[in-house]
Amino acid sequence: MRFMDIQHLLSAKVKEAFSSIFNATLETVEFQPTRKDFEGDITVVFFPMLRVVKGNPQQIGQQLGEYLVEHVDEVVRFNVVKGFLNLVIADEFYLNFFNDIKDDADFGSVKVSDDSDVVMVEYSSPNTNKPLHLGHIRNNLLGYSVSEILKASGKKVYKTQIINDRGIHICKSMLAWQRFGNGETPESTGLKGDKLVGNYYVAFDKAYKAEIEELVAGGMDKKQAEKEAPILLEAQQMLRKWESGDEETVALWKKMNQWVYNGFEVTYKNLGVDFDSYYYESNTYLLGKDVVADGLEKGVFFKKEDGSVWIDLSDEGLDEKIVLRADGTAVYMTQDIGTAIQRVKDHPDINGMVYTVGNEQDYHFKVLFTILKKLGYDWAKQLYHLSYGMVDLPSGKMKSREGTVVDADDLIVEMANTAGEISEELGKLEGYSEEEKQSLYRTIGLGALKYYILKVDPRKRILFNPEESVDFQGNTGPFIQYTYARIQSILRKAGFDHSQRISSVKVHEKEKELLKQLQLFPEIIQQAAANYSPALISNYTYDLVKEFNSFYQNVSILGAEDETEKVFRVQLSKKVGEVIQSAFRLLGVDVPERM
RNA sequence: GGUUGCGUAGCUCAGCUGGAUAGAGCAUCUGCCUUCUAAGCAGACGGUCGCAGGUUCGAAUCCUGCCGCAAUCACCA
Repeated sequence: MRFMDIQHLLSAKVKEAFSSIFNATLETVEFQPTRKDFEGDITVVFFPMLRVVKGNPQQIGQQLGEYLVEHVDEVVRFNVVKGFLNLVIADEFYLNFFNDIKDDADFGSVKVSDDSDVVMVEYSSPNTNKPLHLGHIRNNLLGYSVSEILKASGKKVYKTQIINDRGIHICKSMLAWQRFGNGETPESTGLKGDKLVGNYYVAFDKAYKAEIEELVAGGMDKKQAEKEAPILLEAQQMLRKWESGDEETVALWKKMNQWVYNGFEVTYKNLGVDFDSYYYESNTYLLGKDVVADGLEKGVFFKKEDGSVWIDLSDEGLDEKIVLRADGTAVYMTQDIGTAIQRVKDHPDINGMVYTVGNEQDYHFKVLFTILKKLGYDWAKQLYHLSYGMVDLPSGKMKSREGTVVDADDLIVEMANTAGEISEELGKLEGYSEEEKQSLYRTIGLGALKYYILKVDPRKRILFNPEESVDFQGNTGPFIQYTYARIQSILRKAGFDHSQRISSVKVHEKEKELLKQLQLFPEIIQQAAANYSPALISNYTYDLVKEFNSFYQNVSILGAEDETEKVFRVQLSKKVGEVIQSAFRLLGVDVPERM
């Protein structure tokens, strides 16, 4: 019998018991895991039943318990505490479950089939005028992990991103490079391309501020100065030249964007994230205008006197929103409408999309989804804004222009360095080459960083204090990796055949807890997918690992008295290791053989 | 001001489709390496679950109001 069935079985039996003992009918039966302080594995909450059957709870629980012990093989004992009936489930049930999953390498996940849902997940989507920082890391980790979780839950997933490769912000970097760059290139400076371009974005801002100051000193109003600073006007002029296809401008734009892409590629590779396709804003920013025309005809949109096109969403509790400017040019919303439709054209099998974008754009996506629904696209019902909280520093918001950011590449290196220092101190890596060590440090450092970010509910804001380094002890990635490494160490030492099916063995209390925890894994994956929450996977894995360490420290595995016990314990340890690995794969975290 | 999200131990977080005495980690303190890796285990300390009402046999969880923090409400992205 599979584990999910025990609740169904018990539910039916409890109803049967009520009808047979009390001649009463129950609609539903409520279960929960038994609290640690009481004996038992699964608990029937029968408070609600006291409405149907009047009487002394203790006595009713007693009668119910006796009935279940008598009529259900899996129930061996029970106790009653107030309105709770705690049931002890037979070892055989857990052993059967374990034998079912023992050799299933994909335990927990659902295979994708031809009739699976197909979801496109968009994440990362950076601007090309500056390097990636900690905020982008959160976005990337979330998007990647949610994609993997959705896959494991049985969905087909396309990972994509839209690169904001055009606009005034890129022109600012371009202009500053033209003015102050002296022909610098990534090659000539040895700088990563995204870093180089980012420097010029900062340089622009500096020059811009200086000009404003000068204008204000000359007696100009500050607001006016901000609008009329010559360098800004020139950047705007550059954008117009780009839009008109000016060759020189487009060539510079291509060159500098390519520098940035080369830089991003390195960061993505270091982070371990990937994409199935890329969309570029330079290709999509004109999309959506024909849809607006179409929507006008259908009466979804309306035209104002000045010629601008709007949608009235006040009946949805939202405002009026512009979808096309009076001069006929697109706004951001226009593009997003067009891009969404374009994506479905490119992948006709899509029936849902996930947008991984910070919570500052909650309103935008609410409006976007509503518009797409009103336009009548059936896939519009399956759109989800994976909204996450900002990563802030103790000093406040990160601002690229002001250089107050935690750089993604730097942070990854620092984490690896810290992992290296701790490893050196512990000195458990004799026999490892320098190369193997460096690779391990990266695995651990990244594990610490990724877990640190993913274990938090995406909606919540993260306050990141660079002074207090990310922990490597307790509820952390390295702790879980460490447990995995311990298990591998045992498996290396277990030089005997442990593949046979164990049909009968005394199950230790700690083993039972582990088996119960293993049972939850498939359900946790489904929940994590339904909630788009890697945090659920993180917490589950932590609980599993805590349970394993307690087992490990209190029960001898290779030193088990009995041969069957020894084999079973090795099998169980191996399975726990596999689940740790599977779960961590969903988070994008690697596990080490030693550490 | 309107809307949305958040508010749980000194700090970082779980728990939130209502259930037993609200759980972890960090920090502080006590034990445990001649036995499978001590990045560990066992334990102690620590809480008016923002405040006030309401619904319920039962509320951290659901509803209402208030307070605090954040985001948003642009022909910016």
